[in-house]
Amino acid sequence: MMGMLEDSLELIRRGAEEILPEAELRKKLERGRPLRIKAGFDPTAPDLHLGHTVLINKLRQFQELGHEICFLIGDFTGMIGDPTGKSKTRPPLKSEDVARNAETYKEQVFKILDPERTRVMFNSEWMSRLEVAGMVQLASRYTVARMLERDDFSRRYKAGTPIAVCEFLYPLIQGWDSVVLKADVELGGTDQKFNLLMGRHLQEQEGLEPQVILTMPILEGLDGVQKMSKSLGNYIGVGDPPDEMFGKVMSISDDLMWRWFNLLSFRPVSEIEGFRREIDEGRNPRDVKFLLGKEIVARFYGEALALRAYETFVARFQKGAVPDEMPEITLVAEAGTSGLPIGQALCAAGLVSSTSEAFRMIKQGAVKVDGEKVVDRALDLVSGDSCVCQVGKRRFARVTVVRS
RNA sequence: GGAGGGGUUCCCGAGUGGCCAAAGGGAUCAGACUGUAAAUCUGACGGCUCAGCCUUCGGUGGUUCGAAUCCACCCCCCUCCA
Repeated sequence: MMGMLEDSLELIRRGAEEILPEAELRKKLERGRPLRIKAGFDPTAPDLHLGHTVLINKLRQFQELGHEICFLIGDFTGMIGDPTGKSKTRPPLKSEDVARNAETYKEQVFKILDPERTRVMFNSEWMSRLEVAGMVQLASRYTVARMLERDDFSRRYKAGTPIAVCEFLYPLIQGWDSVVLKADVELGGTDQKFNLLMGRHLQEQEGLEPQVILTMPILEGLDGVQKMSKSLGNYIGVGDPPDEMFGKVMSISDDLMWRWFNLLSFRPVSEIEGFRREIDEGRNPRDVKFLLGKEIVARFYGEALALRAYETFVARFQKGAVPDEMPEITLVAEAGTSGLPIGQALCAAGLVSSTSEAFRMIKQGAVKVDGEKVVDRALDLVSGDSCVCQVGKRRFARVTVVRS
C-alpha cells in the first residue's frame, strides 16, 4: 500500500512545476478516498490545442489513479476574460460566444479524458445565482494591496497599463469555484498560481480543508517563445488534420523539441535522454523530431494515420512532390476577356491577401504555375484551363478559370 | 474635481507645415543556405486597373496653395495632486 502511494506521487510529480504543499497532497492521498480534482478552462479559445493538453494529460493521470475530475468551464468568468499574462485588458466575450466555445471544449476534451469519470461543469451555474450582494461580499475578502501582489497586476500597474476593476473579480470567482466544488486539488498553469492560491485562501475562510495546488509549465508555441495560444496563431489544435499536425511539429526549432518532449511525450524520461545522447553523437535531430511528430499525431489519430502523415511529409518536403490534396478553386473570368490576370487570380484563390502582394511575390520569384516560375506579372490564366498555383513552398491551390 | 503628459501604418517607436505611404526596431512573408528546422544573408512589408493612381497618422470640423504636423470641440489612456 505504501509503495502504491509513492508510485502515485511519482506519477503526479512528473512534469509538474510545483505542488503546494506537497505534504498535504500526501495526506489527502493517504486517506485512500478518490480526490476531487479541479481544473478550470476559459472558454475563450474555440479549440483545444497541445498547450491545453499538458494539463489535460495530467488530469488523465489523476483519473487513471481513480480520482474524480471536475472539468470546469469558466463560462461566467469568461465574460470577464482572464487577465493572466496579458498586457492589456481583454474585451469581454458575448454570452453566445462563450456558450459556443464551451461546447467545443466539451467535445474535444474527451479525446483525452474518460467521459465516464469526468464531470463537466459550468461556473455560471452557481455564479449567476450569487447576485450583486454576494459579489460585493466576495470582493470584501481580499485587499487591493494583496491583489496588486499578483505578478501581472503589479507589472501592469507599474508599467502604467490599465487594469479594469472587474479583473480583480477573476481570481475571486475562480477561488469561489473551489469553495463550491470543495476541491481537493486544483491544477493550472504556472501563470495561474495566484488564482489557485486564492482558492486555498477562500476555502480556509469558509472552514473547508484547503485545496492543494499543482502547477504545470506553460507550453511554448511554434515560435518557441510565446505561450501556445490560438490568438497568437502559434498553436497546434487537437483537431488539426494529421498532415498539418505533423508538419507543424516538424517546423519547431530543435531547442523547443526538447521542451515538447518533456511536456507532451509519454515516453520515459530515460528514453528522451537517450535521444539527446544520440544527437550529440551525430544523429540528425530531424529524425528524432519525426518520432515526436508521429507520437503526437498517433495520440489523436492512431498509428496508421501517423505513419501516413510522416510519409506524406517526406514525399512532399524531402522529395519536393506537389501535395495530393489542395484547395480546388474555381474562378470566373470577366465577360469579354480571355482569362484572369495572375495577380487577381492568386488573390481570389486566397493564396495572397492582395494583388499588391501577388505582384510582390512574383517579383521575388515565389510564384509558380504548374511548377513553372512566373516572371511576367501581366500573365493571364486562360479560361477553361486548370492549373496548380503555388506561392512560396507551402501555399497551393488548383485553380480553374471559367468564362462568365 | 485640479494640473500636466500622451493617442502614428500588425506591435514598439521616430516624425512638429511641403523632400511622408511616413525613420528605426520587432513580428511577418519571400528568396538563398538547410532538415518545410535554428542561426545567417538578401529582399519585401497600405490598396489598386501597379514606372501611374487612390486611401491612411484617435474622432469631427476649421486654417492653408498644401496638415500626421497649426486651431476648435469631442473620445480614450497615463502621471501627479485632491
